[in-house]
Amino acid sequence: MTLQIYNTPYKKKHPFNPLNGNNVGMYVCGVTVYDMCHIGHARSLIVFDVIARFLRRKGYKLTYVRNFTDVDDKIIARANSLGKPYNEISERYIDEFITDMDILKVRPADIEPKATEHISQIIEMVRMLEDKGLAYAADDGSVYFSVSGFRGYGKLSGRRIEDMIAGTRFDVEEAKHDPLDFAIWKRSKEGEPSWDSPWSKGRPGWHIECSAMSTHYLGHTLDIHGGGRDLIFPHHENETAQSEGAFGSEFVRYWIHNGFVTIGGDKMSKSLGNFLTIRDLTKEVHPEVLRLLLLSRHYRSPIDFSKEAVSSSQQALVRFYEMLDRIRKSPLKDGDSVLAGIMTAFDEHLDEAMCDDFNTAKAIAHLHDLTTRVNKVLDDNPCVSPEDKTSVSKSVADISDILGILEEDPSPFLEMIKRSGISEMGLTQTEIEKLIDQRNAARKARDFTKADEIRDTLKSRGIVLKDTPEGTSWEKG
RNA sequence: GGCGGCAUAGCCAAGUGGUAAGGCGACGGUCUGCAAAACCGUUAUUCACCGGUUCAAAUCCGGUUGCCGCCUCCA
Repeated sequence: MTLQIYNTPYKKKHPFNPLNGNNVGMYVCGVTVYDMCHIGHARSLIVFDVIARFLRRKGYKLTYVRNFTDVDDKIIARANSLGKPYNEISERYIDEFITDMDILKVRPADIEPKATEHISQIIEMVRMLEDKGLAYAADDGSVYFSVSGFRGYGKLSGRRIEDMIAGTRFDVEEAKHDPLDFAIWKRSKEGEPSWDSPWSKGRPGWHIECSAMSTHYLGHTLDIHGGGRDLIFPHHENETAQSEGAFGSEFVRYWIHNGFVTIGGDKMSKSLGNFLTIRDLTKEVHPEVLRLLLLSRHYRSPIDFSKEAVSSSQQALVRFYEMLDRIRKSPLKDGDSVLAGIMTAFDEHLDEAMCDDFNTAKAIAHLHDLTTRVNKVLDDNPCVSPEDKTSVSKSVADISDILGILEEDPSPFLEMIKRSGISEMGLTQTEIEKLIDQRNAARKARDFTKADEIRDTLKSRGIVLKDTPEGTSWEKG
């Protein structure tokens, strides 16, 4: 199956053809490390994690680069407000980021460069742009990129220069020749972090670091460049202008942008105060539930975050794990495989879905379908062959490898889910089990009135019972 | 003001020219002492609205309405 990727500037899916055979270079804009990451960040990180995982599965030799912006106005502002050096802030939040990625099972990128460790590449690029007449040093020692000198500005975001000028809403800094020009080197004020440069003691502009680091590690043309939708303009537009301006070659072959996480339909943001951090959320919600939730919509669509969405994803995940648990516990028998056909079809469907612009929503639908089919087979005949167990674990390993879910051992996972939160219901496990014993004694004595009474009592406190041939089990309702 | 995106059942959601995936919920059934779980069946003659193109449109084009985003830092 050929991989098709939706390319932002063309607004269409195209077959994926890397520049250098099997080698693929992918650069994704990471985070600015001045605060804890929220689930909007989580979505982007998880989406590109899955894309990286899938590209590798397809046999591409991937070099995945994801940066840290570790010097910037927000970091400086944060540091000043706390009276700390800026790098104490950036280092702390890099550590927090790594912890979050660990929790979310987002695999590390191959290279995770920091802007502050690539100042020389940045300065070199600014110099190249200046030499080519695409940048100019202003009197104050800052250097600006000259948008009017670069043909093709606006091609990524689909904007025309004239429209943008008409729409300028903000006061233009006096040092700029043109309102659209943007700083690629900013002179630092007293007390701000700075590096020596031919122009001033200063620091990189926002966009230049990504141009410098991506091309430094992946060459002048990247196969894939990704990030959140909000980065299309101006960040990626400006990156393109700088990189193509400096090197004279195509900067990016495939632009991939993920949609937002919204809350009540609005974009999550600091100013609206409606953001949820990964750390807080994963205290309550299993990381796989969060992954499943964030992957259950196509990566380009917005996804609205809510308690209901979380519980529905948890319900789905539990359904998958229960099916796996059944398989694991089902007795062995000799004879033909009864699941081989189902699993083969699933493997094909999974590949097909992922090849269609990383359609994880469709992949998950196939997983639901698989669950129904397997449950049906087990309903008809609870015994499976050793071969069946193997083929199921192989397909599950594929799912885990691509989506990063179903990596837990089913029984302990299900136990953990059903235990979580029972103390808030004012119950202990011992109490529940004691009541179950009483009920089963009543059932044995055929005192169903009493048995049902006990069951109803538990139900009213949020515990649902399940009678099976192996005994009575319970879970949160 | 400029630019862009989205609108699919009660809810979530896939589907970009060939006659509406999947999940949740609801209802009916099998199973069960009764339930729960699982499975089976039913649940959109129709894809915001109005026109157009086509043998054929949720899918393409034009218009209308509504929601969202970007244009300032943003995943």
